[in-house]
Amino acid sequence: MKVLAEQPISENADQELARFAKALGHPTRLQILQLLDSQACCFTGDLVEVIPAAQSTISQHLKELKNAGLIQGEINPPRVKYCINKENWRKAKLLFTAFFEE
Amino acid sequence: MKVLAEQPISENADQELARFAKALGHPTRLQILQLLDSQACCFTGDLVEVIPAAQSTISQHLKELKNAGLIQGEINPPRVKYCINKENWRKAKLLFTAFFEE
DNA sequence: ATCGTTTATCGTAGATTTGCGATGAATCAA
DNA sequence: TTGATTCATCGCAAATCTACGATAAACGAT
Repeated sequence: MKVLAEQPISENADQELARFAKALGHPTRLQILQLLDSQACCFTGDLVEVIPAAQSTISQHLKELKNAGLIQGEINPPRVKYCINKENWRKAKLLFTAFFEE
Repeated sequence: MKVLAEQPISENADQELARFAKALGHPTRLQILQLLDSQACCFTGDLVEVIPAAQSTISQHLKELKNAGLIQGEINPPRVKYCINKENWRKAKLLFTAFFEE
């Protein structure tokens, strides 16, 4: 059986923040997140039209963002609609805010 | 002539934020930043005592944080005193805040 | 000049990341 | 069933990251 949301079982704040930060550590991934956050959601193809990279490359970045928990994909054949994972987005925001205000 | 603060000449917000995020994307570097921010500053040796990694490894992480512009080192022979780079720390905080609140 | 202390850098090995084209999987339409 | 569409995954190469021990560099003290 395939686990859908594959996040580590136990993780301290540092590890979680590092995981989020790492996912944000690439301009293309930032651009994807900004696009997903400005519009409600969008399909992979929409991103491919806007972002100057191969389809496979964008798909790979989407996978990493999904593994980091920052986005989620909903199958909508033959397309996949991606959205921000609001719960983790909020969690990331809190972690970053706390980090910079300690 | 050696340039001390080696940041790219021109960089858009995405690239800069990605650079900061990438530097934050490792637990050890987060720990270093937290230590530097809690105390005013400290020497490399102080970090080596607290963080479970080899001296050369920590020195390397310090270098990356310095290259990202998040910290700065002041030579105090035979030691080096590291501090948060407050200007860029503030800049990073603003970029992250803006990113999560757009 | 030599020694001890502190830190950076070098060299290396293994792991991970990045990017791409090619291919595969899933689905709908004809 | 055959195509067409959309997207993920595979396989690969190059680059970067990570960690470490060993060594070098800088300096004060003796």
